Amino acid sequence: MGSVHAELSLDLKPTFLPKTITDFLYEVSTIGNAAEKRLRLDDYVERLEEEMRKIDAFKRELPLCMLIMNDAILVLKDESAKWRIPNSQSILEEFIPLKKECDQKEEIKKEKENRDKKNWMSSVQLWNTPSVYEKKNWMSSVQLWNTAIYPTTANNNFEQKQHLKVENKKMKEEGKSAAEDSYQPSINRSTNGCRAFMPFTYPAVPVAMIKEEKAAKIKEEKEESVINGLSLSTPGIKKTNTRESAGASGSITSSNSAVSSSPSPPSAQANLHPGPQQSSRKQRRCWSPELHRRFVNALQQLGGSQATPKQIRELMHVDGLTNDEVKSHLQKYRLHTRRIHPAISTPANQSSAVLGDLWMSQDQYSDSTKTTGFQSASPEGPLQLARSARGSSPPEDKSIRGRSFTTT
DNA sequence: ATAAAAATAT
DNA sequence: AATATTTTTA
Repeated sequence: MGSVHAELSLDLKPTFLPKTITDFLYEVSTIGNAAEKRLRLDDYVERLEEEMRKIDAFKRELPLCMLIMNDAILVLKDESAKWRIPNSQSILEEFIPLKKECDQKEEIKKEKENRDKKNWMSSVQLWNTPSVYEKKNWMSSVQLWNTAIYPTTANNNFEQKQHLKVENKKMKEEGKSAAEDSYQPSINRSTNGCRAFMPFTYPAVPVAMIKEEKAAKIKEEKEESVINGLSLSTPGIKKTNTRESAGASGSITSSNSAVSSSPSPPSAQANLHPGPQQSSRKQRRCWSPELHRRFVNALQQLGGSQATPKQIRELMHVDGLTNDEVKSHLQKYRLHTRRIHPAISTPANQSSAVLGDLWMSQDQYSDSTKTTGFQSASPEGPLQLARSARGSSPPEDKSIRGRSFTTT
């Protein structure tokens, strides 16, 4: 029991590891900042839930463990709910104009939790929901340190590019791979030797080009690059993924992943070698409810409007999460919330309300799937590498913003 | 075939 | 950093 603490405390910064829940609650009670309280509480809950998922496989043998953990989670969640943005309501108004909704949501949440608590024993069989997510999440977590490959703009010559393109086409047809040689130099400048190879350079076409043409061109190139990548090495992670998930089943609801400790499946090898060839596109990040919850939480702490992707990411404390990803998510989030905001004033309980609920109160889904299985798993090696690599790569920083209609 | 989500380009 | 566009997935 004691050693567990040490392990857990390794990666999370000023993480606190109280001896008992009571201790923990006391510690939290000494914190003045409500947001901080929530953060700590939620963080703990999250870890508990993660462990819950781990022992889920043994729930029959360890019913009491489950019981205790459930209880702890409930208590902590409850406590967290108490400190739900007490004084910073004004800040939230932007995203949550109606406090009623908020309360309602909490009620729903509690109800759901209670239900869960009640049912968790009786519906044991139902718990085994393998779900496609597991695999997916696992993959994404592994691939996180496959730093995205950005095409260098080294090759600005249109003609040359075209030429290369043609040549490549030809080669694809003939099944040759000579293209590698000609393209490598242009991407060679990437600082990291292990950086993946980008088969094609970026368009950089003169402005004269019509938009359509341009778009078509880019598209064409992308297609080619994909094909090239496929033929070269990584045989379509995405496609494989798609097919598998599609074939598995349709329902991807709440998944209590019964993943065992260390993720070292056979297919990992492909990802562990960021080496030479990589497909150009990044693995799709799945925003699990848990992730989203963190996201929203961070957003709240930052005051919603002036939140920048970078800050959000920092506050989220999620390993391997990219600014880009946060940016993208933020964009989507803002778009949604924009839509909803004006509609709420109308009493109608229509689609907008539904949407709003979905987006605002996803807290209630706080358990279930979690994308970040690596926090306690085996983050040490690969993670650090990933971090440093990412840090040194310049173009990984981007951010998002929703509609330009803000009142900053 | 379409819409929504995420990635990437501007 | 914000937004537009493209690509992928459900």
